[in-house]
Amino acid sequence: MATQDNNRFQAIIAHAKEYGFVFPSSEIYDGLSAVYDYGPWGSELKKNIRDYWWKSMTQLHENIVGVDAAIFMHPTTWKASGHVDNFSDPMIDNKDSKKRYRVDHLIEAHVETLSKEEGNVLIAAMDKLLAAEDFAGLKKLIEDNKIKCSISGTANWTDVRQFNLMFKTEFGAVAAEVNEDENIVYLRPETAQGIFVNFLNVQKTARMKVPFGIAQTGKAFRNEIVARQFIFRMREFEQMEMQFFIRPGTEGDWYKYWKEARLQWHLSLGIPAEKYRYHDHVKLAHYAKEACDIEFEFPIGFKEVEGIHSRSDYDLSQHQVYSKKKLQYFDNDIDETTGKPYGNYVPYVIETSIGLDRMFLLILSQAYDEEVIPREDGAAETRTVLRIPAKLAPIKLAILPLTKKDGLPEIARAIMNDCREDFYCFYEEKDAIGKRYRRMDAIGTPFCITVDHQTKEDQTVTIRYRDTMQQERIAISDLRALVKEKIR
RNA sequence: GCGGAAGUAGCUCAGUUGGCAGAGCAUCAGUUUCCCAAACUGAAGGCCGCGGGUUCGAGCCCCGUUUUCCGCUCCA
Repeated sequence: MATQDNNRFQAIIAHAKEYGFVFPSSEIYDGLSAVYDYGPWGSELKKNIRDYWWKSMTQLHENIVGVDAAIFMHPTTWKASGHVDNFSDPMIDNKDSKKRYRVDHLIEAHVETLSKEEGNVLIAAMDKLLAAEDFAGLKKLIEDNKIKCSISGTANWTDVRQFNLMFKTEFGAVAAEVNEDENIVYLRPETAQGIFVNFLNVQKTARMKVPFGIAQTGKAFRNEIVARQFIFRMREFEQMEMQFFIRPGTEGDWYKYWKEARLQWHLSLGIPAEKYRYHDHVKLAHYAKEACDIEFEFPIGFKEVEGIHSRSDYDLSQHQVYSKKKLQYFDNDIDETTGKPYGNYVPYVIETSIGLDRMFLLILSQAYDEEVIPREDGAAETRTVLRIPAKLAPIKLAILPLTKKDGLPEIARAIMNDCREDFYCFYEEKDAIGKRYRRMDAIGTPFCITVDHQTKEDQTVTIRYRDTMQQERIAISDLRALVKEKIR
């Protein structure tokens, strides 16, 4: 990471805190690692991004509807999805090389060096201990077999520790009497499963026909091993996901469609295309047919903002097995090759999944600018401005009386009352006008109007544009329509 | 998780061999001001990250701890 870019990233983080966008969580108690809170302008910006996504998915697609599923889900959900088994692997660290291994991988690698009989004995012993979650036994097994770290060559191991992706919590106000595991529920590590388990409810009640999509935004929770990089990687974060259900055999076309459509959504915000790239996955999960990330060039380099995955019928099929309920769709459309309806099938799924917090960071990173303005006396000053797309800006219009006398505040207040119902307005009469403009620049307000003495004569105000600092005179009567048009 | 650096006002930082806690900006109350952060007056703002120790006396020295940053490690 270039120092300059890193400085820029630090400046963005400092700016986000200083101007009420993002605060470290529980800061008065020294913070909580990898958890952040959104402040007054941050929560507005985040909401605006969420709304923009939501509208583009639901309101603008007749075949996509939304759900708002609970964060708590039946624990079997996560067995079906694979999260319980795949993401709770015991780990062990070599104290000399600092290398961390999954215990099963470490032992399996050692088995390769043994004879078949010895290997099978060891694997059997390992499986037994893994099933019993006997971590002390696993460590002893590693030590007894003199398994060494391939880097340091030593057998100086830490204790075996559990790596848990999912947060657990206790469900029900009364403690379990016998087995405390009975009351365990997880905080969802992804919102997608809330869509899959509601597949039939939504399809039937909203009378959806394949192909159709279900969209959802909401919080998800993951225990990351290390958590850093500001809001890029958080333990509590918000996803915006859409699962698109399709007829098997059409997944290639739909994958291509959504891959392109999602990039176009990003570009619709006016962000330059060269800041984006696709990253096609080479190593695919066993159920995936195709997968790619949309990456954005953050100050910390190209990083994933959004994923598009062709998930086959894996999730719905898994839920069929675990729930013993049919999750199928009867397709009345005629298959031209047979002349008969396509009939019953488990739909395939194309998933688009974008991190709302990452999108927020993307907008902030793209918007943040320290503009150098040459002054008349030859010196230069710096203007810190957030060039947030107008439709996403927390405050759309600042209404500023040039002075706080001569009836100007009264006129400004009247304009405020006229506009605030339609978009977020901000009134301020303190300090010199230039200072107020710059404060608005710092939080990304795209438009400021100033009420001056001429306003009293001809009912016009100056509108000042954030990005260019240009001003023009417009009639008060045209103001509301002008701003509404610019924030569409 | 390991190693390094840092933590003083809201922000950026100064603080002398260990001797009264400081500046600029920001904030607040006024005055001034007809368009881009820089006018004037005043006020408020601090467990010097936290806990021990040394000392007559610690922001400063020692130990521990915590948070952040940087590098490594891990990451479906």
